[in-house]
Parts: sequence; structure tokens; C-alpha cells
Amino acid sequence: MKKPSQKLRIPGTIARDLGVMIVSGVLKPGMVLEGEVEASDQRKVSRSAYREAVRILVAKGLVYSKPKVGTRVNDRAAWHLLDPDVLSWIFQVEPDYTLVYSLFEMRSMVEPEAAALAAERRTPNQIKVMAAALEIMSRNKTTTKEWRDADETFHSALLEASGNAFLSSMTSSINAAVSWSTIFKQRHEPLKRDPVPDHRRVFKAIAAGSPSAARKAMGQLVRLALIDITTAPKWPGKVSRLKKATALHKAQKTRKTARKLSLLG
Amino acid sequence: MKKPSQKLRIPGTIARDLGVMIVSGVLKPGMVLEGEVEASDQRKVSRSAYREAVRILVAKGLVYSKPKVGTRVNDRAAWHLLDPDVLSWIFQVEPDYTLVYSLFEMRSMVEPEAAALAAERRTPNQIKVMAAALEIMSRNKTTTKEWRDADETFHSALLEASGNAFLSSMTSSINAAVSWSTIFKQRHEPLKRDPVPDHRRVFKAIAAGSPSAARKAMGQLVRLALIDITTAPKWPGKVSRLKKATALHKAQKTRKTARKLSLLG
DNA sequence: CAACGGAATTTGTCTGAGTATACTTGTGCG
DNA sequence: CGCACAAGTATACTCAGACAAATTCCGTTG
Repeated sequence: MKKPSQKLRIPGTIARDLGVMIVSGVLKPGMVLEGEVEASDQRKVSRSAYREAVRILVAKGLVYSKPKVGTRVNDRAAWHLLDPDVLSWIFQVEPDYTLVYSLFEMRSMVEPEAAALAAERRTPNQIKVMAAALEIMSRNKTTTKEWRDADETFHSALLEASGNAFLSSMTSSINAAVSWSTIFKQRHEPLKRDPVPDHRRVFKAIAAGSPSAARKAMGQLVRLALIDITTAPKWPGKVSRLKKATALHKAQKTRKTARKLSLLG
Repeated sequence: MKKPSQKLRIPGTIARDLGVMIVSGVLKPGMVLEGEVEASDQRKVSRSAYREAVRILVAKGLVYSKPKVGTRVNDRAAWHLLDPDVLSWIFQVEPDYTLVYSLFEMRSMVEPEAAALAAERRTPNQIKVMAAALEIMSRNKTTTKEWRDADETFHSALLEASGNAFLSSMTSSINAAVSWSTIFKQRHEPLKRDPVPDHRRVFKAIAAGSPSAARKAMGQLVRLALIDITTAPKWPGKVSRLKKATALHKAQKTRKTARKLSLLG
């Protein structure tokens, strides 16, 4: 739950620096980094320390190195985008909005189903954790760090409660999206919509053990969050899949209405 | 597309060996590895080479190391399960069946939606790749390596065609499940059901640009694949979520029928 | 013109030493 | 007796320099 947040060693900091440069596009795919000797010399560190940094980047798919050719930046297709570090590096600077949209797209696939599973598999303790997080969220303004931390705790506990190890391992990825979007939405104007009721609906469905209600509530939460960021003033027009997003939201609502009706018939 | 499959260096092989031992449970969470000097000495490699191996494992969340305490194996919650290497190490030996089930659960969330997106965003070239893969699959027996490779190519191209970078980065994870399950199913008896028609339905829907049909077809493909492995003789009874799987399948079908009916009304 | 072989370059590996960190134990003070 | 703080110690961390291996490039040769 709590991050050890241990001080980064030399290789860790170098890997982070290079990693941020790569994911932010300063170092573009195909580019070859400086040689080990020059790079380590320039940063005043030993060659072995620099090599370990490169090894980290290789392990995360950002670069690859061969004798005689050097260390090149990989194409984005090879990056391990779901790696917690890589994703945190992406959000370290202004992220590519297409990527953010893709991340939300993934959330909209995963989180509603995770909520449905959580409604079946959650333990009493996980309910307690989610309830506590919800309590904190309702007591604080969305601009505070307390609120964002509680928001992350809520989503983390939900994924954990899904009982699916792969979903749990997406926790940091989802949290990155969750936390970033809350900050982003409020960069220029205060939040219009209160997100707490959405969360409360999800929680109640999970606590009540109703998978379909949980899926529905979480689906709505994610869709509304996506609408919020794509309608924010700072969201770029080019990536504005706004039409699609709102259309999706309406379609989903009508679909559900239709389903409900069909059950009545 | 083509794996470089470059020869593993010393740190790479050591990382793989240790990684396999960790994910297979030989080295359990909390255990502390031998010290750097003994470990490197025992393997007849230099300390720096061994250190780089450990750095790789740290980067993938399998271990963490601190001075004075050594290098410990992390809890599974910290493992980067979606890392391509970690997942390949998991399937290197007999994998934990609960994990396999969870992976299929994730597939069933992601792949149908990916198919739907692919139906909207696929390029002509991606269609060609998928068609070619399908062609190979229909010309070979499912026991051959050619068939499995084509199967992987099909699913990879589909995820690629979804236009979502995060889904694309799940390619290797999904492929691991795809390939393993095909082999697993046929360990004791030949495959009863021909999986090619399922794939063809998915392909046709994507080529025709029909998201809903693609989602439906892919959903069926994954569900049937899951049923196939959970009904295989070797699948352990304890993990046999068979009831749930088949129940899910039926529920999905009725739900879709209901929707179709509602559209008619 | 092609195939082969050697040279140059860069990462890969090794060795050995010293440093920093965090746990453990001891010690003094309340 | 107990608690805060300091010293000790085991371990990973960092450094330095040398040599080895791999890969590309280019010249040579058939």
C-alpha cells in the first residue's frame, strides 16, 4: 500500500532521466545514445553505474544495445507502456494526449469488469478500505492531495478486490491516469461535477455484491471522467475524440435502457 | 514483428534463470538471495555481470535490494506481470493455473473491445496481414508451429489495428496465453473444436468494419478458448471455474439475443 | 563482382578496491 | 527498567582500469 519511495541510486536516477527524455520525445526512436565512456564521463559517474542504468532501460523495452552500433532508442511499439516506471515517466512531463486517451480507453475496458468481479470476490477488509477512502474523498476538496490519494486508494483497492493478479498489476497505470486527470481537469477552472457520487455508486454496488450494478456504475464513472478531460479547456482539439466519447456515453445509456426494457418484456 | 531473438548475454541469462525460479516458486517472496560475491563467484561470473542481472529483476519488480539486508524476492503483488519477460518466464515451466485463468479473464475484457476498435481503425495493410495469417491457419494443423505462429500473428495484428498503444503493448502477454493454451489443450487429446471458424468470424467483422459484430465474435472466441482449456483433462479441478465460464458464455449469448430483440422492437 | 578476411569501434566482462547505507547491538541517561 | 542515541558491521553501491567479444566496415583477393 505505502510506497517505500526509497531514494533513487545513481543508476535509477540516470535511467529516470534518460527514460523521461525518451518518452517525452527528446530522444527519438532510432537515435543512438552517446557511448558508455563519454556518457558516464560526462555525468561524472562510473561506467558500470551508467551501464546498469542502460540495463534498466533495456529491461523496460525503451532501448537496446549491441556492440559496435551502440545503444539505440526503440520504436514506441517496443516500449513496455504498462510498466509502472515507464508510465510515471510519461506523466512526468506533459504527456502525449493520444496516449492519455488510449489509457482511458483501456480503463473503460478493464475497470467496469474489474468492478463486477470485485462485487463477487471482495473481502470484508477490502470493503473497509474502500469505505475509508470514500469517506476521505467526501470530506476533502478535489484539489487537495488527500483527495487524490484517497481516490488512488479507492481504485487500487477495487482492482485488488477483483482477485485478478493481472488487473492488480495495472494498479499503478490506472492510478497514473486517475491522479493526472484530476489535476488536469482543474488546471484552469474548478471542477463542475462532483465525482464522489459516481464513486459512491460503485462502492455501494460492490458492497452489495451486485456485479451488474458495479459494472454499470464504474462504466459511467470512467466515461464521465473521460468526458471531463476531453471537454477541459486545455485538451487539444486534434485529439478531441469528444464526439465519440459523448456518443459512446449516450449509446451505452440507451443500450442499458434497451436491455432493461427487454428484460421487462 | 520478427523477434530479434538476440543471443542472451550473461546478465540476461542469469536474470532469466533467477526470474524463472522466482515466478515458479522455487524462490519464494521474502527469501533473500545469496550475496553478490558468493552468487557471482558460484556462477563463475564477475560481480558486475551478476549485479546487472539483479538490476533487470529489480526493474521488473521481482526483487528489491538494499545494503546490509541483501536482495529479497518481492511479493507477487509487486511483480510486473504484464512485462513480456516476466510472463514468458511464467510460461517457461508449468504455470500457476490461477494465473492462467486470470490472464484469460483479462483477455475476455480486452480483446473483444480491441476487436471492436480494430473494426473502426484497421488499415488495409493490417487486414492483409490478418488475412494471410488466417490463410496459414486454415492450411495447417493446429499442432504445428506454423499454425501457432500464425495464430499469434493474427492476434498481434488485431491488437495493433486497435490503434491503442496500451493494447498493443499487451501483445506479448496475450500471445503467451494464446500459444500456451493451444499447446496445453492438445497435450492429451486432439482438439475437438476447430478454432479457425471463430477466427474467421472475427476477421470478417473487422474487415467489414462492424465493431459490434467484431466484439461479439471475439468475445465468443475467447470464451470458447477458455472453456476448451478448463475442460481439458489436465486442468486442475480446484481452479476449474468451468461452471462460471460456461455460465458466462450462456449469459452473454442471451444478453446479446435480448439486445437484438430490443432493437427489433 | 563476389566472397572472404582483417581492422576498428563499441558494448561486454572481469578484477579489486573503497564508500554508503541500513540493520544490530550496545550504552548511557532518564 | 526502558528508551533514545551512538557505535559497529554486514551488505549492496560505486569507482577505476584493463581486457575480451561481437559486429560493422572496408579492403583484399580469387
